[in-house]
Amino acid sequence: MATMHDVARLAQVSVSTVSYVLTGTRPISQATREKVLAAMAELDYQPNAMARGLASRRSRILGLLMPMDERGLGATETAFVTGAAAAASAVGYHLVLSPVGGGNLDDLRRLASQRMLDGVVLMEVQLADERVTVLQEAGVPLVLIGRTGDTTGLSYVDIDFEQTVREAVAHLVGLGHRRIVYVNHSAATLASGYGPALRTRDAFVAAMTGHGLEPVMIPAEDSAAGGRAALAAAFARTPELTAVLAMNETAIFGILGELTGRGLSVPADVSVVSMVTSPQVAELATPALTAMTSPGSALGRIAIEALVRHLDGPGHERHQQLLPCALEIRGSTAGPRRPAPVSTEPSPTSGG
Amino acid sequence: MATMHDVARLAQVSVSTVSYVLTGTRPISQATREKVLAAMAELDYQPNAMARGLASRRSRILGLLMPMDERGLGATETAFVTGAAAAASAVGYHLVLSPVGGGNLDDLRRLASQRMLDGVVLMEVQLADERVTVLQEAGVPLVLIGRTGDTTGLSYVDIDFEQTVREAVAHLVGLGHRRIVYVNHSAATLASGYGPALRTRDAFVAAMTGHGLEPVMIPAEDSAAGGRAALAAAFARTPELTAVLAMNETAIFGILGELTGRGLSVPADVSVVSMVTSPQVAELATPALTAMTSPGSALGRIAIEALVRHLDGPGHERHQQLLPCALEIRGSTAGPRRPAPVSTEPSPTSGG
DNA sequence: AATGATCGTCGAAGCGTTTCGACGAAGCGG
DNA sequence: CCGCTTCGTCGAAACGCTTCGACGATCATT
Repeated sequence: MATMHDVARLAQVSVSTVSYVLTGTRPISQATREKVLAAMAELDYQPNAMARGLASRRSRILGLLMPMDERGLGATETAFVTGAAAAASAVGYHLVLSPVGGGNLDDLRRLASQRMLDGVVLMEVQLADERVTVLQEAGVPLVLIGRTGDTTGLSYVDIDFEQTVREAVAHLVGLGHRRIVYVNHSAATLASGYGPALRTRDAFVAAMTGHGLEPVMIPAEDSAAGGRAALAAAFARTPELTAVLAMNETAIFGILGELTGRGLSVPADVSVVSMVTSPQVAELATPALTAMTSPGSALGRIAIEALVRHLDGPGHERHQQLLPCALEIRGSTAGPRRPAPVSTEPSPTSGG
Repeated sequence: MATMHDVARLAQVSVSTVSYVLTGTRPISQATREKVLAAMAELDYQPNAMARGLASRRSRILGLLMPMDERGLGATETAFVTGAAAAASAVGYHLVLSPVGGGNLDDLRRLASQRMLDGVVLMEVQLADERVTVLQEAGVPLVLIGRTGDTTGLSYVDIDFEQTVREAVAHLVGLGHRRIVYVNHSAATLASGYGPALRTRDAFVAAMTGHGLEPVMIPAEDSAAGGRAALAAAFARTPELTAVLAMNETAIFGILGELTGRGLSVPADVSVVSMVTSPQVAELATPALTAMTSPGSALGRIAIEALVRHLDGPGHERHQQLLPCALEIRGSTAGPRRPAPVSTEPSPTSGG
């Protein structure tokens, strides 16, 4: 393996000159540059990443930190990862995947102090997330996918849950639905402070009351069985429901199964909208699901790009951005069987 | 950030002694060790990964190389990744995720020559895969998930497609099915030398003829539409089919939809077995799919463990291992409506 | 008691870069 | 033609660690 010394010797220049050719830190004459480049080509020289990292105190490695729990990643989270990996590689950085849960903060502290990571993208952020504090204390540049409750001074990219829910509800209301049930993540997930679950809950309440409608939310375990149970609960609570809005990508197939099991057809009897869903998953269902398509890999990409911008030019400060999910109408929504008259005006009670 | 010098000074020993305490390379007396440990604790010392990597010529970073094409990762591939990440982290290595397709071999060569990766796990291996050659030439320790056509001298973990197909066919035959159609990946995928598609094809032919049955294989594009088309083709070719074996995780939902669309019920009219599938996906369908459950994260874990074993003790040579998928019977298989008599003996034509 | 081994520790030489200060050679205004 | 920048290059000092050879001291062996 050739080193800079070898290149320098062959090109008859000093080692530092070779370095300047490579990094562009100082001006180099055209003639010298070409000599050096030729020598590098001849020796098939590749800079040693470790040496470079040690001397420059920049590893060009970014971390993607995700709590890796039992059930693995959903399609949406997977898209974050692949988007981030592609983006990092495109800007000449490496991406290390680190499973660090909320539990082992010491591992995280250790990881952060190893000086191996130039910066970090944190996934699956809770509303109150100690990992953020740890990383900030360690002085590691940080971008979140998701966001904490208080985001002052933090950079993040997240889904615009408010707008997403608003559009989903508007779609259903526009079709004539009035009895809409929202199937969220589990009660435990809500209690743990999982942002998406909480934000969509609030947004749903706001959107529904904005239309003068009663917001009914049912939590569901992340499983097909959980979806079934949730649908049963929904019918118990609101027998006349005509539409379901579901946040829980896993539960939704249980919901569909249970609807079929009850002899109800989608969308003739009940319309279904899937929230924060990948097109691939939406296409799996029969009929294909009308869904709010998550900006999956874009989130990963944007997070990495914001992080790199922050590393390269320290002029840039916080990057805070919300991306809405796009409504993609497929086969699971239609007008209700007996459309009720719906005013597009907010009702008097909500005080538009 | 404290360095080894600081620790050494505080503990009143030499720098090398601190290093020996950390690495255990040479014996250190109990008294000295404690002094050093105390100093490290007091200074909150963390070794600098870059410096360590430069000096020891071991980065403790492993690469996970995957071609990142349009459609992202399926549940099975995602499981490889998470399994590998967890395993790497468990043995004190970092895992970098590198999207390197078959196209940019130069990128791969560059990556391999940077001396940043101690070893590499290669995913999505083709039967003839130039990436393997490149990495071998670069002298990078290598473990495959999947395998090339010629595996001499290579380490790999892969799914035992032969056995998996054999068991799936045996399950269906045991239920009384005789007209079984195998829905594989697309013709293009087959032509590209994608191992799983080719191996399952051959295994299917072997298993069916072993039972004295005619093997019918239909390729399908990786989409719900592809699945629909494939099922139509299957019925055109074998109108009396009673069972479908599907390799294509994406197409299978189209298959199910098309069956329902034709007024056929699963499993009463047609049984369906999904191959190399994650339980999560199998549970999404209604009825839940009888499936050959892929050893997803185990493959990733085993690959990493084999790689690390190879790095730590050079005594270990090739690791070659096949893992079968486990048959998990759910609701999509049953006996055919009019069971045909089936001999468990191989038929005379196949020459048992 | 002399002779090796073995143990525990040290100092110093790397590992392959980046980066800083310096310095000769041009280029330029006056 | 003189002093001043600017340009292009060099040598050397980091960067923070591992590892090698050496060297007393201890301990077992004859």
